[in-house]
Amino acid sequence: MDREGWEQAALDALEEAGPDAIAIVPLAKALGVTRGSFYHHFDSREELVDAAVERWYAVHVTGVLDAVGAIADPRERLRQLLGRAVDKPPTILAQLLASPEPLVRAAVRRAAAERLAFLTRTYADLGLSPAAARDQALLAYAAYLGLAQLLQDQPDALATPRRKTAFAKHLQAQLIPAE
Amino acid sequence: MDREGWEQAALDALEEAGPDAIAIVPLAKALGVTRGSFYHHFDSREELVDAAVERWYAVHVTGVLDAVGAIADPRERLRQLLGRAVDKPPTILAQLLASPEPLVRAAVRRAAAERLAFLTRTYADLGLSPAAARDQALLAYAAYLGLAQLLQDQPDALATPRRKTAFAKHLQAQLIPAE
Amino acid sequence: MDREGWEQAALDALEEAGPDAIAIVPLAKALGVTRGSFYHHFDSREELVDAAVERWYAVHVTGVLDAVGAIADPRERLRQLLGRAVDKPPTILAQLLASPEPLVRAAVRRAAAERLAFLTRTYADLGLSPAAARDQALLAYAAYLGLAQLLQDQPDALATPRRKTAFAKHLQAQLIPAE
Amino acid sequence: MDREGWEQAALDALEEAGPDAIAIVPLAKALGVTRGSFYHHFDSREELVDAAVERWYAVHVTGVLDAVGAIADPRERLRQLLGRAVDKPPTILAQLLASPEPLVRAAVRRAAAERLAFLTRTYADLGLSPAAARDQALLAYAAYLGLAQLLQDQPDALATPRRKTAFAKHLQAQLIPAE
DNA sequence: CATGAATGAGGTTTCATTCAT
DNA sequence: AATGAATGAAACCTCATTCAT
Repeated sequence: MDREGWEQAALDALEEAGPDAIAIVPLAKALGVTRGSFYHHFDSREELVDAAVERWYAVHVTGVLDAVGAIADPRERLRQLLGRAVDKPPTILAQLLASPEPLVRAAVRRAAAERLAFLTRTYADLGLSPAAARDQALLAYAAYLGLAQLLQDQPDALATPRRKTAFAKHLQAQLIPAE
Repeated sequence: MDREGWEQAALDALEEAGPDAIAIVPLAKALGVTRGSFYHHFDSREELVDAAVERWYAVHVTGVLDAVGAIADPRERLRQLLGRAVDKPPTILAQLLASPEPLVRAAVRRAAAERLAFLTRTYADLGLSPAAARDQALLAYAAYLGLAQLLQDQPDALATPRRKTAFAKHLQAQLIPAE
Repeated sequence: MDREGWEQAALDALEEAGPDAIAIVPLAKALGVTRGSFYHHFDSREELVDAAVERWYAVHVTGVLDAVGAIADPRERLRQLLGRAVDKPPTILAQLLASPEPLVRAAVRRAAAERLAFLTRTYADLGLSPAAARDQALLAYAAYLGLAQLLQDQPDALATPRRKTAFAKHLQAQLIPAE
Repeated sequence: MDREGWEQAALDALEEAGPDAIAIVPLAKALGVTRGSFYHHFDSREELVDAAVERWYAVHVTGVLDAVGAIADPRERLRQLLGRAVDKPPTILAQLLASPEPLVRAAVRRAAAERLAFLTRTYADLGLSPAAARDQALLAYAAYLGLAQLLQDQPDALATPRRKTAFAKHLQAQLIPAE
């Protein structure tokens, strides 16, 4: 059991049961080790939370934006991001939003800022005025966030693949300016 | 100190510090009474959480939908609801979304269902097809939820009144079908 | 079991086993209650240590100095204090000297300052110059402190009553100026 | 990192932060090695404490008594010892007095016995009766010990060099019999 | 020689809850 | 109605120690 194992276990617990579930004793039990072992890899629970959040950030924020940012067509960029919202709703993020810990809040804030900036740039690339691009980015990101929450509590809201596809199309029609 | 006092204190704590803050010991300390007093009015913490959530539901879900439902013009209905999202972001709801407690999740789910139904009806009133109305309602409510989260962590995203008004207009333009 | 009981138990443990022995779990076990009970009376271990130290201070510093201060004859005052050093060596003080906790150190320092001032006044009353009074007070208090340590580790250094009396006389002869 | 390094680190930690500071984890961290390394040189914490105390004993007890014992004039012997009390207050000893560990207590006791015997011999050399020599040795050593404690908590008690010299003279006048 | 991983004991603290008064 | 005392569970954290490598 190394640092990464703990980080992943923390993220899994977070996704399933919320921020309070990042608790050393239960995690240790789940991992089949004693709690003392944890302190070999981390100085404190805070350090674990921090590391887990950073791991999430690297994969789901920086990673995704880098990948999508490499796409030339702004419309395709938005299509990818909106499709992701429906196909792989960011349930971890939905839970992170719930955390009262300053460190987590900071990461969530940073993620929002970076994503809003990306969206704003993308909408500007599509010819929107700076103000309109900013507003539209805010709307799109709010929809993304809210959808994550909604789908977490009501996974049956978009239960069938048909509904899913239909809604994805609707999202694109509403949030991607026509050519 | 009566039942209502405890419920209100619970909601206040929730709004300020998240679901974990609904804890009897700290609340009693804040209210200047002993914990024993709490057990006069409630059988358990769960009962308090339940009561507080019901109070929120009555005011912010049923109450608002009743009031807005009394408005004849569907467009005005939507305008009111979207304006509310920007002017009084539902911070309590943002925190409720964070709670791991089944009771709270159920209330949040119920609220979502009722609101989605209301929005779907309203969009149908505007002439959208059943499917389109449902999709559009989902988008609008997701935006509403996400905005609450966003504004909680980044109150400066819409700091100036001008930005606020502009964004409210943008929301209406994007989410209310043209006449 | 009330606050005072805990304070006394803390002082007893301190006297017998040193500052580390002021530990909630073992004390609770000794008192026949659970550790949770402790937190009904105190907010933290620090608060207990603080309260216990204050209790010691009131009895052994303020109390003794008040009583001895009421004696008119300066020589008798010194006789009493030196006698006490031999008869009831301040074992609690010897342990307090060992504590690394800032709060305890502060109390020990305060006690030293108050006692040194008292001794200095007393020696001045006997006609010593200010400088000499101060030096002599320092010597006398150092002897008092050191004796406490010495007798704690070697209770047999003054085992027999005869040795005790003899040494008490010696102390008086050496540390109280001749008439 | 060899045995001696650990012993010295233990003594340094002891002098600075008291007996509880002789802890393998923090020492290892401070020395930049892992705890496993410690168990190469020592079987247990107890062995380290023992070794460190023996090192202190060899230098500060045996060593000093040997050096001072080589001086012919008993008065000069006392002058040296008392001067040391003021110039280099034995802060390690002050901390050792605080330790609850039997091994440490034993060493402290042994040191006291050896030093008291030395002082008693010295006072006898000056012509005091056996009983008087013993009492005077006890007084002198108590003052030495107490001064160490006092100066540790109140380093400003003898802050200026003038005060220091004056008090050293006072000590000699009071504790070394006149010729 | 030393490291890295893990254990287990022991401590502090917070909290929901019970109960006699 | 409310208080004060206490319980027990669960969490965090620090250490001494062991062991395979």
